[in-house]
Amino acid sequence: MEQGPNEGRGIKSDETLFDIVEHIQDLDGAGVTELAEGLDIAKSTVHGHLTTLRDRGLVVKRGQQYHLGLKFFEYGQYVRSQLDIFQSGMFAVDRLEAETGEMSWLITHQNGKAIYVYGRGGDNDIDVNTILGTQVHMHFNSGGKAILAHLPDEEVERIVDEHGLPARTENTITDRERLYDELEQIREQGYALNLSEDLEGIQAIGVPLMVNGEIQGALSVAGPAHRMSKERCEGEILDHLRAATDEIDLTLAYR
Amino acid sequence: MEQGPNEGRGIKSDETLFDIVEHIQDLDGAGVTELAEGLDIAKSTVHGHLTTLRDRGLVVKRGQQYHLGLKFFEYGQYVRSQLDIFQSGMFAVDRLEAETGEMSWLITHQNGKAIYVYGRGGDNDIDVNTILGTQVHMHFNSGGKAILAHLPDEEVERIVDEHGLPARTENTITDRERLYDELEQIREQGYALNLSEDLEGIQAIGVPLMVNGEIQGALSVAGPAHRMSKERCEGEILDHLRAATDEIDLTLAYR
DNA sequence: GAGCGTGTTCGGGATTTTCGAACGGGATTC
DNA sequence: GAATCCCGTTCGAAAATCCCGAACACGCTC
Repeated sequence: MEQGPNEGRGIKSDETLFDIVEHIQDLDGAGVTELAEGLDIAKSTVHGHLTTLRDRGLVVKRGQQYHLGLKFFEYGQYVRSQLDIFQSGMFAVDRLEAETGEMSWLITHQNGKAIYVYGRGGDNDIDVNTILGTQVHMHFNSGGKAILAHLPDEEVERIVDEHGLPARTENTITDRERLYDELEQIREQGYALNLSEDLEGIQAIGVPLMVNGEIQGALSVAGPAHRMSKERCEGEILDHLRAATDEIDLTLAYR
Repeated sequence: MEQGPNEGRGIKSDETLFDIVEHIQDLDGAGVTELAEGLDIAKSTVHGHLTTLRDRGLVVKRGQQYHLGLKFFEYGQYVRSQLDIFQSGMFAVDRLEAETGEMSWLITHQNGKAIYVYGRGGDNDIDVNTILGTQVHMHFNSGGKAILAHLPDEEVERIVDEHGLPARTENTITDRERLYDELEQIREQGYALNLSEDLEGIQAIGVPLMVNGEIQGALSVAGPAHRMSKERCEGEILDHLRAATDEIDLTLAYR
């Protein structure tokens, strides 16, 4: 049979396996027929994969519906705990939230996307747990921009090539040159702002987390624009962020 | 080729895929050769699977080492947030920790094992995050026993058949009959104790979480024996646990 | 009780996984 | 500084295996 565009070395059956996993996630649980039709593969094929997944605890069957299993949660917790910055970053987020009363985040990056690793809600009523673990574009996220600013130019370019610069609001940076200019400025001032570039009315500030001269992640504080003015961000909140990164540096140095 | 003992319907290639994933986890990151030798399969086969996994963000390559990727964390957070009891259970754990000053947990079960879903450390210095997400036997865990007590007898038997009753300390229940007797008692009194049955010097109390008459999980409070006396567990702490479950019942009823 | 909708099983054909050997690059060693 | 080792990666070919479609079993509704 003919080959796909850039494929040939991967394992096709693994591909369909995770197509199934993701489809179950998209549908919040699904049946065999539903999955087979949605992915356009035979019912028996889907059934085979589900059987293997079930034996391993990666999928559970409730009635006639298959759902993702808590084995994924076990893997996920393991992966998070393996991050160098996790321990100290978590501690920093807890304190940032207490000091500022605003939503605080520990963020890292992988494959050109920013990932929310740990967060606390602040006085907001937003549910931290629906955000936790999600992957977002880096160019409309204060932490993401702080990370981008400390990545090699070629890698930034590669990331933009791969993921593009989609707009979220009318303030989102969608122009390559403007992004590069802002990254330059972020490097100089040591922090990144997000002025309603992701969600209308939400502003944030983020600072990079460096370990041994390499960017490992970012800390950020976010909140409604009326409380998170540019002045407050660059004053009080930046001071807290700087104190937090200093302490993380110290912790990781004496590891 | 000949067939395995009870296999035949699963997908073999999926099986090796997750063998690789688990081996990477066991080794905290590994190279291709290392994995191939450890699992006794060809290097090129391992490489093929890793390529697919990498394309999907499930695995990342740092230097010559492959590590599990944060995509697993994304899946894991999703699975946890899907649990019916998660929202209200998390809230309850936060309050239990504040009220008692002891380590508090939300636990659920899947495939006959207890899983730590959410926890807070209390005044202890134990790291909650290394426990979070792990799966443990139910018979030496206060929450696990509370869950077992409300499962159908046949399922309890199935679970014991599958996972056995391994000892952790000399107080661990390793006898079927003694377990059944204690489960009966737990059903009557409405709570389960753990008196150094898991770790020497650690005691705990757990209560079941029922939704629509079906067991969904448990809440537990644990701490060092000198603070977590049987009297304190069955008095003050049980009161807090009862208040917490009442509130969860209310929340889930008005859903 | 017939009909529809599930999930599940089965066998055979063909795609694809698997293997082993060869390739290329980086570090270490003599 | 060159040769060697060890690693990850690529390649081609044999056959084991995955995939398909049809048939089966089961529960529900009409």
